[in-house]
Amino acid sequence: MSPRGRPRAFDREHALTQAMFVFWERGYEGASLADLTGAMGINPPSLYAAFGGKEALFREAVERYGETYGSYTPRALREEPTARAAVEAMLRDNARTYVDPEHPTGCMVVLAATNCSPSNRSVCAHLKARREEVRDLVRARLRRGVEEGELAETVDVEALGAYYATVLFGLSMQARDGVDLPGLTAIIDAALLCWPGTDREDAAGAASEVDTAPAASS
Amino acid sequence: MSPRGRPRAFDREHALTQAMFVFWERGYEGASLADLTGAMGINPPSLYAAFGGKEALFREAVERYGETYGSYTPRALREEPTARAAVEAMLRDNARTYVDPEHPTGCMVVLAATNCSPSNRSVCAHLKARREEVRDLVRARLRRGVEEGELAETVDVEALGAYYATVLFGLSMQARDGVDLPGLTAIIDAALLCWPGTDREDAAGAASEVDTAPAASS
DNA sequence: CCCTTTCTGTATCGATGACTACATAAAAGA
DNA sequence: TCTTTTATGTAGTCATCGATACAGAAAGGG
Repeated sequence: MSPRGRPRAFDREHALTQAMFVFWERGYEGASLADLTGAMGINPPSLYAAFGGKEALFREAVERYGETYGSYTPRALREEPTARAAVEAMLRDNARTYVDPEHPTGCMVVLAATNCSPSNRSVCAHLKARREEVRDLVRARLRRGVEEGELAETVDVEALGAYYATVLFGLSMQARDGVDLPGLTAIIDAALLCWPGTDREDAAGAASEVDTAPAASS
Repeated sequence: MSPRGRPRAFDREHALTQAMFVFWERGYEGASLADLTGAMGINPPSLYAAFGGKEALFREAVERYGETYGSYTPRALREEPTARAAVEAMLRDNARTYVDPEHPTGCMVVLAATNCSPSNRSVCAHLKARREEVRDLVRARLRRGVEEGELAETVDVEALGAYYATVLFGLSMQARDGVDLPGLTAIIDAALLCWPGTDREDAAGAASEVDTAPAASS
């Protein structure tokens, strides 16, 4: 069964996890090979043999992040019964993760490569694409909410989805700046007051007309 | 009048502005001395003689940013007549700046140093402190709104201030990801729906009790 | 004029960046 | 056992990082 040759002397999965933590905390450019190999407990040749290079390792680390700490967003948007519950769970579950002292704060996808050196543009583009996925997932869930009658057809799904993505991204920055879970929770409480279904007598902006039909009626 | 010695052969202010643009686009670590000197049109010794070093140059660039493109936040919070108008102007003025094609997108204070390599921790801390200033300014303006009777005393000023700071930070990420001004405006429209003073019949979260007294009545 | 002072361009410095050549070690297949 | 294959550790590669030594140029003071 063993695929020939000398067997690998380290746990690839564990090493990848350690690399993920380093990238998460220091960002792509801020994480040096010495940092990575030190945390992974291996030497550079082992890293290159097992992962291909720094950028390939980073992409795998991002993927691993998406399967673990970053999985709350798609999970919430997929499994929660209503759009409202989905968005709320997305925000609260992520906030809880952002401040978990067991690992770096905030979201790796938001914080690990915000500004691109020209040589690493592909890395930035990769994370940007993952952020676009979040926007699209939120919008798709809101669209489903409209189709199922939870949200009025007049709701501006594009804007509302971008709005909650914005809040999510901003929470990463707040967590990185040291805001604790009660602080993040209070921010989320405020952000959820924008949910359509709030009667507004004084209409300040003419943006989104809001009104909900009960979800049970359809 | 001339202070002795050979006069400087370049415009210090202009060079600083160019350095600001480079830091703004690439971040602190992503901006190399070659990038900086190239954009500033000078050689390394001139940079060191005039500014002291990379970090000192960065701090001056941040200060310059605060006096120019970053001045909308304190301006809005200081000059607008109501807390509501102040927060709205803060968001809209910044959004317009974030997508101005004349310069890099988003906010330099948010994007230039989100993740710190251990050697540059002081740089990250510096920007973090500037972001805290924003949070504090927003909160102070909300507090004033309460004092002046614009906002009910039951409004959670801490949470609401942190919330609008979160939206502001998130807008930088959105702008950096390519969202245009109409897109940012739609996000802001949605974010402003949380402003206290919205009658809510179905109370989803029990977080902040909201009710406003008309500003004119006091 | 010479001296002092400050700035400028060239040509580096040592340190560190990502990455790899090479000899050796440890396994499977013959 | 011998060969093949793959992984490992040492010790490097070259490029670039931020930062400077140094000599010459351009000003004022005497």
